[in-house]
Amino acid sequence: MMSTAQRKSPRGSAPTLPTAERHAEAFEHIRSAHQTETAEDYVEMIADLIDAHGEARLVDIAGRFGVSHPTAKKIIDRLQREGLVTSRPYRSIFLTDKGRSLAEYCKRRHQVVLAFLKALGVSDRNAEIDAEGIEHHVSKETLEAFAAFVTRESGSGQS
Amino acid sequence: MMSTAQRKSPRGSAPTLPTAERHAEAFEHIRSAHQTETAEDYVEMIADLIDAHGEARLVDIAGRFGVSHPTAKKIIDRLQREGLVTSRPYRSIFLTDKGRSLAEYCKRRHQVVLAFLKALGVSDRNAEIDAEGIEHHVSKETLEAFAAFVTRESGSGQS
DNA sequence: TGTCAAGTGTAGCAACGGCTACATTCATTG
DNA sequence: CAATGAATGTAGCCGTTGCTACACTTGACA
Repeated sequence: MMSTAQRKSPRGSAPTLPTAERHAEAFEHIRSAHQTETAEDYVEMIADLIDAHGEARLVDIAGRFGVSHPTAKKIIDRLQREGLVTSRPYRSIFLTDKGRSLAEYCKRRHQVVLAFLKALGVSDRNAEIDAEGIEHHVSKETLEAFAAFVTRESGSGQS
Repeated sequence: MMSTAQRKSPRGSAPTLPTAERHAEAFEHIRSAHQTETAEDYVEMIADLIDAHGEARLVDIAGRFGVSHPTAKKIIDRLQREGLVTSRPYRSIFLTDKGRSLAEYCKRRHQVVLAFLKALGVSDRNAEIDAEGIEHHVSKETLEAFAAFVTRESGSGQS
C-alpha cells in the first residue's frame, strides 16, 4: 500500500504541487466563461429575431433554443438584471445598447469561428454545431489567428 | 407599433420558423456536452494525478480545480454513480476501465487541440487556456482536421 | 363586445456545481 | 497507545438552468 509516490505531508496528498495553481486558474476562467455563455447566446438570438421579425417574443426565443418558456423567461429576467435587455409584462424583448453591442461582437465572433472551421475542411453541419460550442472559449488572440487563417486560405490556396 | 414584421399567428410570434429546429438541435448538443464536460475534466485530472503520485486524493483534485473539497466530493460521487471511478470512504480515488479509456481519449484530444492552437500561432498561455474550453466542443471530424493541420504545418512549413 | 386560444407569468420541483460549517476518520508522531 | 492535525464525510445553503402544471393577459375575430 501507499506504494510508488513520495510523500511529505502527514496524511498523503501531494507536496503542494506548483502545477496546481496554473491549472486552477484555467478552470476558474472556464467557470466564469460558462456564466456568460448563456447570456451571449440569448443576446445574439434576440438580435437575430429582431432582425428577422422586427421583434423578439419569448415563445420564439424558447423555441429556437429548444427549451420551455419558463426557462427562457428566467434567463431573460437575469439578462434584464444585468442590463442587457429590457422586458415589460406581456411585451416583446428588446436589447439595451450594452446588449446590442455584445450581440454584435458575438455575431462577428461566431461568423469567424464558423468560417474558420469550414476553411479547415470541416463539413457544414459539424462546423455549425462545433462553432456554437467553441465560440465562447476563444480568446481575442485565438480569434485573430482564426480570422487570419481564413483570409490566408481564401486568398491563396484551396481552389 | 408592431411595425415591420409580417404576422400570421393570432398573437404575433414567428410563423413556425424552419430555422428554429436546426438551431435548437445545436443548442441541445451543447447542453449535453456541458453535462459531460465536468466528468471529462475530472477523469483526466484523476489520471494525471495517478500518473504523477501513484494515487488521486480528494484534496489534490479539489486543489487542482481550485474548488472546495465538498464540491469535488459531489462530483466524484456522480462519477462513481456513472461508473467512471471507484471510491471508498477515506481512500483515494481510482478509475474504472471505462473511466480510464475516457481519460485517455480526453488527454489525446487535449493535446491535439493544444498543439493545433500553438501551430496556428497562438501564444502558449492563451493556447492552454483556450484549449481547456474548446476541447469539449470539438467533434471527431474537427479533431481530425486539427490533427491534420498540425501534421501538415510541422511537416513542411514553419521552420 | 365577448370568447377563446396563444402568449406570458408564476409556483414549485430536480440536478448540478459552487460555498461554509461542522463531524468524523485516519495516520503520523510523540 | 494516545493525541493531534490533515483528509474526508455530511448537512445545508445559494444560484443557474432545466421541467410541468396552473393562472392570467392579450389580441383577434365572430
